[in-house]
Order: sequence, then C-alpha cells, then structure tokens
Amino acid sequence: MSASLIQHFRKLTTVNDSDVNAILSYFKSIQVRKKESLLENADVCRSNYFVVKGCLRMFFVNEKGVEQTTQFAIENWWLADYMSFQTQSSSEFCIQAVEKSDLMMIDFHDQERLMSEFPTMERYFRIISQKANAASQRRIKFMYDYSKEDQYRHFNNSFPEFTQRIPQYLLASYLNFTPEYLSEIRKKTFLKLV
Amino acid sequence: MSASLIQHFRKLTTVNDSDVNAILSYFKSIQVRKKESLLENADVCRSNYFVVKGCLRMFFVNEKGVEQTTQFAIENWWLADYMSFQTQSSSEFCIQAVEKSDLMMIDFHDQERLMSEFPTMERYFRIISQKANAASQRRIKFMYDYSKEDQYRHFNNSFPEFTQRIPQYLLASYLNFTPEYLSEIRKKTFLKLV
DNA sequence: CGGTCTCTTGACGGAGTTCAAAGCTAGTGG
DNA sequence: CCACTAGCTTTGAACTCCGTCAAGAGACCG
Repeated sequence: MSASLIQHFRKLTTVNDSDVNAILSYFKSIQVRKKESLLENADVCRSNYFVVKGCLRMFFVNEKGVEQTTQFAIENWWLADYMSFQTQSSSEFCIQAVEKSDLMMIDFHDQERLMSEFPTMERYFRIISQKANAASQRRIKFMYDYSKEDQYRHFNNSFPEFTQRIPQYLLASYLNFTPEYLSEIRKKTFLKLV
Repeated sequence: MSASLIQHFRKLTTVNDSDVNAILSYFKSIQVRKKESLLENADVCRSNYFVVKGCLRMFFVNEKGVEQTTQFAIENWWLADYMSFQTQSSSEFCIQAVEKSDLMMIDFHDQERLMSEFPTMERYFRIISQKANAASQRRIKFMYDYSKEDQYRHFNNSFPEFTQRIPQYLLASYLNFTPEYLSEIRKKTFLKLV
C-alpha cells in the first residue's frame, strides 16, 4: 500500500532508496469502510489523507441540515481541511469514505517534522499544494462560467467513469444543485440521445 | 519596496541576513498604472506577482464578452494563473492592476532556481501555497453555502475598507452577479438601516 | 462643461429550488 | 439466496431568486 505513495513521491521529486523507510515511518496505513468518518464536524483535522484506493469526500452541513459535498478525493489525491489542519483549530467540514478505501495518513506534526528532516518532502508537498491551487482556480472559473446544466455536462465528460462510480445525489451535492434538478438534466440528455 | 517582501518571508520562514541580497536578486520590482495589464488573454503566465502596494485582479472573458473577475490580490498577496504558470502553457485568464500598484515579480524558471538554491524559499512557497489552498476551500464553501445576497453581506462585513476601495461593478463581477442586482441589494440594505 | 463610464430603477422571463408523492434498487438479516 | 426495508431516483406543479434589457441619473476626467 505504501508502494503507491512512494511512486507518487517519485513522480514529482527524487527520493533516495536509503531514505524510503525513514520517510515511510512517518505515515500510517489504514483501511476504512464505506461511510466511515475520518473527520467529524467541529473536530480538528489532525491528519492529511492520501487515497491509495477508493474515494473520500469532504462536506459540511448547512443550516437546513443538508450535507454539501465540496470535494472528492480518488486514487493518488490528498485530502484534508487545510484551514483546520494548518492551524490545528476546529473544522467546519466532515470527511467520509464514499467507498471502502485504502489510505495513507500523516499527522500535522509528523508532516512538519518530515518536511524539516527531508527537503525533498518539503518540495513534494509544495508541488502538491501548487497543483491543488491550480485546480482550485480552474474549478472556480467553471463555477463562474458555466450554468449548472453545463457544469454537469462538463463534469460528466471529464470524468465519465467517476460519474458511474458514485451515487447521483452526491454528484448533485458536489455540483451544488438538487437531486431533482439532476434528474431533470439526465432526462433531457437521454431524450437527446434517442 | 523589497523590504515588504523580505518582511513577508520572515513572517513565515527564516532568512539569513547573508542570503537576503542573493535571494532578492531573483526578483524584479515594478510599478504599474491603473488598468495596466500584466497577463493578456492566451499568453503564458510567465511571472508570479507579489503586491507590495495596490491591488491586482485576475479575470477571464466569457462567451458573451463580459469580464468575470475571479480573484483579487492586495498588499502581501501573491497572484498568478497557477495552471499556466506551472506548465508554462497558455492562460485562459488576464491579470490587470485595479489601482496604481507596486509589485515584486519573479519568473517561473527563476522561482524554480531560487527554490533549489535556498531550501527556505522552497519552504516559503510551500506555506504560501497551503494558505492559498485553505483560502480556496473556504471560499468554495461560501459559494455553496450562501445566497448571492449573503455572499455580498459576508464580503462586505469581512472587508469593509476593500468594498469602498474598488468600483462596485468589479465587486459584482467577483461575487458572480450583475451590477443591477448588487444595486438592488444595496438599496435593500440601506432601507433596513433607516 | 461635454462625454464617457458607472450606478440605479423597474418590468419581465427563465433557470433552478421546494415540496410532496410515487417508483426503484441495493444492502441486510433471516 | 430471497424478501423486506431504507435509502435513492424520478415526476410534476408552484414558486423565487436573479439575469436581461432598456433607459435614466450621477460622477469623474480631460
């Protein structure tokens, strides 16, 4: 399970064979079941999670009690509430497994120590972070640019296999509209195909 | 002008006095006038900009020809289209000065060299990047959670002096609604106060 | 002072929500 | 391995937030 993490490090930076074990000792490998929680509302986000296999989601609960999914993480993605993680203050988000998942995790303090001890890890997390930023800028652009219907179409075209993999109501929640409206769009799309 | 950049480095990491000049030599200091462009549509985003004084904005032009502002940067913030910057590929955004501004800038390749030469700069940009990520996650949450009216109220309460500083139509654009609707909200807010 | 941006007003329309109810599907226990 | 139930998806009608369009009132700059 750690193999896929090391592989990811090596895609973005260089890691000496002699350092691999020392680096891996900072991480813990865990398995979670479907719907298992990794971060509950108002807790501190103590760990940063790397998805080896499976899928996580981050969400918050709005004043009406509805869960709003703001982020998914699939294979080779990191996920945490970075505001809470960095300041080790209480989070407004929850993190939950969408499917049975294999994860690698690292605590905030361990990650800090890891980065001081191994400059290449500082570099790795800098690159990860910049990539995440680029993705956020792009995502925000889509939120400005596309109607909800277009956002669905775009997402569907970009990640067709992922759309199949998760329940529709989670996708609706991620795209910030109601399951009812998603249903309407799907019907429209289907009618066009016939 | 470089003083404020160094000060910012030192807020987040440690910089030896003996390294200051070598580090600063990677940066260029420039002044731009109001409405001056730093990145034009379809160009590569070659530089990362640090605002010493003034205000920048990033926007794109939608298919109707309307400018959609997705980000502002004021004193002590960095701004770039990170997708374009990192891959040195053509950008979908434009960057422009909202006010006459003093900036520090660094090219992509220089930033890469700077980070290899000075691990503390690798660390600095890692921290900057993580902070930006935290801010994006929070911003995306607000976009999900609040109605447009509430987004205006929230922004207004969070940055009252900034709301005064920029034209209303730019704020409307940033909050992703029309100047007409902003006007309506302001009227409502005003009537409540009376 | 004249002209070009910027902000306001109001009428109208449409994308997307809400609510309620009925059909489906998949996971669980027997 | 089947049956039952809880949770997911679909439908449709009514409603609302917010965009569009058009036109007028200010405000700022040369």
